[in-house]
Amino acid sequence: MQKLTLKKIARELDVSISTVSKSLKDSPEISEDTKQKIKAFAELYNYRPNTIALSLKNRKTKTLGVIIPEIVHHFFTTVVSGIEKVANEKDYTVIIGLSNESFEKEVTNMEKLANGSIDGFILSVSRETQLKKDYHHLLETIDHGMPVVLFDRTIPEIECDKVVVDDTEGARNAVKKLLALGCKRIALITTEAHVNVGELRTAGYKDALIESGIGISEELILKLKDEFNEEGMEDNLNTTIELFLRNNPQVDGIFAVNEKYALTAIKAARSLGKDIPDDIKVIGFTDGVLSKYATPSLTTVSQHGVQLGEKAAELLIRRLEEDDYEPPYQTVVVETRLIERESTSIT
Amino acid sequence: MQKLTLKKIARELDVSISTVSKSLKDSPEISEDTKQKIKAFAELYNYRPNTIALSLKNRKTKTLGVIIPEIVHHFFTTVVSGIEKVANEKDYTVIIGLSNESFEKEVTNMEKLANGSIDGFILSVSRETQLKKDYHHLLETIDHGMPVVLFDRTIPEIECDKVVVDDTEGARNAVKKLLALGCKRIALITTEAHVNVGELRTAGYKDALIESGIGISEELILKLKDEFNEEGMEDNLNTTIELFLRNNPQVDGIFAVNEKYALTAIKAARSLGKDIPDDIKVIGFTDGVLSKYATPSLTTVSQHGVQLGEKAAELLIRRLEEDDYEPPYQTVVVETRLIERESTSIT
DNA sequence: CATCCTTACGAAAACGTTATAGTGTTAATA
DNA sequence: TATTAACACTATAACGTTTTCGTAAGGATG
Repeated sequence: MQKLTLKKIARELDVSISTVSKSLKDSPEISEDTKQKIKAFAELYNYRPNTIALSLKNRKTKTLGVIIPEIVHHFFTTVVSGIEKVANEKDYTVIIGLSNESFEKEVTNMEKLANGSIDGFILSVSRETQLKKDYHHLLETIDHGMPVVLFDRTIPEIECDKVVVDDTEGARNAVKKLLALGCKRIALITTEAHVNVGELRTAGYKDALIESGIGISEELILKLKDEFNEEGMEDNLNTTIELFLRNNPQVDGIFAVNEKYALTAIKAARSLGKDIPDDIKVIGFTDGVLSKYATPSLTTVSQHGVQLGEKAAELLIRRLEEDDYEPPYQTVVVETRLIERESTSIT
Repeated sequence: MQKLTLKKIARELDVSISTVSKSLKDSPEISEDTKQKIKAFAELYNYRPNTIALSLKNRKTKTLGVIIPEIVHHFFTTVVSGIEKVANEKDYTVIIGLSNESFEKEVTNMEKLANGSIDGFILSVSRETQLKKDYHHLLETIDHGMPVVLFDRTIPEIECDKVVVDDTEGARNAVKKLLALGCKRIALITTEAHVNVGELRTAGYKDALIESGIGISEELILKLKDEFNEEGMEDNLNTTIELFLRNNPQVDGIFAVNEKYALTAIKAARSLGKDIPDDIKVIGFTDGVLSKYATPSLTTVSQHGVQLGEKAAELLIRRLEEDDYEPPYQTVVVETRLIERESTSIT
């Protein structure tokens, strides 16, 4: 009832292990008769080579390590599903590690997987890592010759393949859309500066306003603390945004760097008697389930997470399989797309 | 720059591999001097034993295989995060396989992982598997001595550990709540019969109505086809539900077996001029992000996915580590909880 | 001084593969 | 008839560990 091995087949059929191995690989060294006999036996008892033994022998695991900050998160799961798709096509397995936005967990997870379990990493760094700016674990793994592909939350200082969304451009387009719809005073709801993507989206917001000649009013920019993202902090988030809108009654457009902020802003605006989209038009970044099902449904900058994951897996696998020549590192930019919904419709 | 191994350390320090191995394990067989020297060297060059080699030697991978039907799905990610949490605590790694609701992918994924990569499975069967009722892959793995823990979508015929949500009871409570709020004609929006959990929730709905003496009206039960869950089928879902509500204008309460159906029902009801919760009160199953952020926010039966995942991992790991004595299979039921929100508030 | 016990290490097997290098038998060649 | 080639296998090493067993050197014992 235990797993069948070459050795057991060999013993059973009274041949050597080599003969069994070669037969199953259809080697010409073995006579047709013997091959048939062995193949039939293996087939009958459903022989499958032991993956671990193969990994040890080949020094390749055909496994990708994926480390993400969170799994209960629409965007990241979207990326994972893209990774899984191409990994599966190319006969790779994926191991998932969660950092839970913690630097330490990110490091231990990487160290654990780097000891032979995987051939390469695909990862998006934790918030804490971005804050600490401690990248030794990444540098070391790359240094040991293990390929790393960074996605979404990348790090300029680290040299490796990267797949990113064009955050700045996406934000710029979103704000330009608001401008085109006639908004004059557009607020930005963003995160604290240390979050890479938050910064980029903020830059896009500013770009658009400067380009249009309107210029930036710092009082229209609300930077929300990370703590507000934690479980049970919804009330604080609510009141902060509401206060902000109350202090800036002239706001007629809002660009938020994520869904949650955007929807909270809509709720706050409504409680202040504003109508969405008539009085204030809103666009969020990240196209998740919320945007689609909210009332009013939310116009968003879609990040195409699946594509992003696919691209990341492709880059990694290509690098793993073409180990003779070393292509230069590349950064793939996945375009964003503005998905227009009710929160920006003109009535 | 390549990975350090025992052999390399041995060569470098001119001792045998055994000595190195024993020193690092602090064996009393080796003199203090030698141990210190070797440990210092290993520390300096950051030696870490190769996981694959250990797996092969110990015939244990300390890895759990998790197979779920979908990853871009709030409930499943919630479960995975619970699994990951306890796996990590107990020093296990998790490999994720996605079946994408396909029987074939479920089978190939399992076969691939079963060949040495993992020590046991935690899985929720795909819709197609439930439909086909072909469980040979599960039976075979269990037969080969590999522990399997089924969760959420379980199979009565299969003997193994299971972790489930009390679907029937949760549904019963939800419907009783609607009754307590004064609803007289409560509709059920559910899936086709072959989906296990849909069936159980339907049973709970019926139970509650029978208990209350109201009885069941088949015309108040809407069974939605699986196809409606696919991408781009939102319109069909919408119109079907709207038609249903139009045909049953007397409905004053709705119980839906998932968030999406509940929210779509709310939208449809509103477009028919009904107010939620004044005219119709709505409760959904599954507490996801949508419920919380919808307007009106949705009262739901929360499934406590994290707990479910934790429990599943605990069961599996216990079985893996206590391989001498074999505890009987158990089915753990995780209680649901009704989370009341705006869709059932009395104004 | 031969025997015995420590001490401190090394050799070897094993986990399950694959690939390279033999090896024995038979048949073909010069 | 001696040499060689082809055939059909087997032995072995290797991947990186751990662990059991073996052993050389040195000191204690009778």
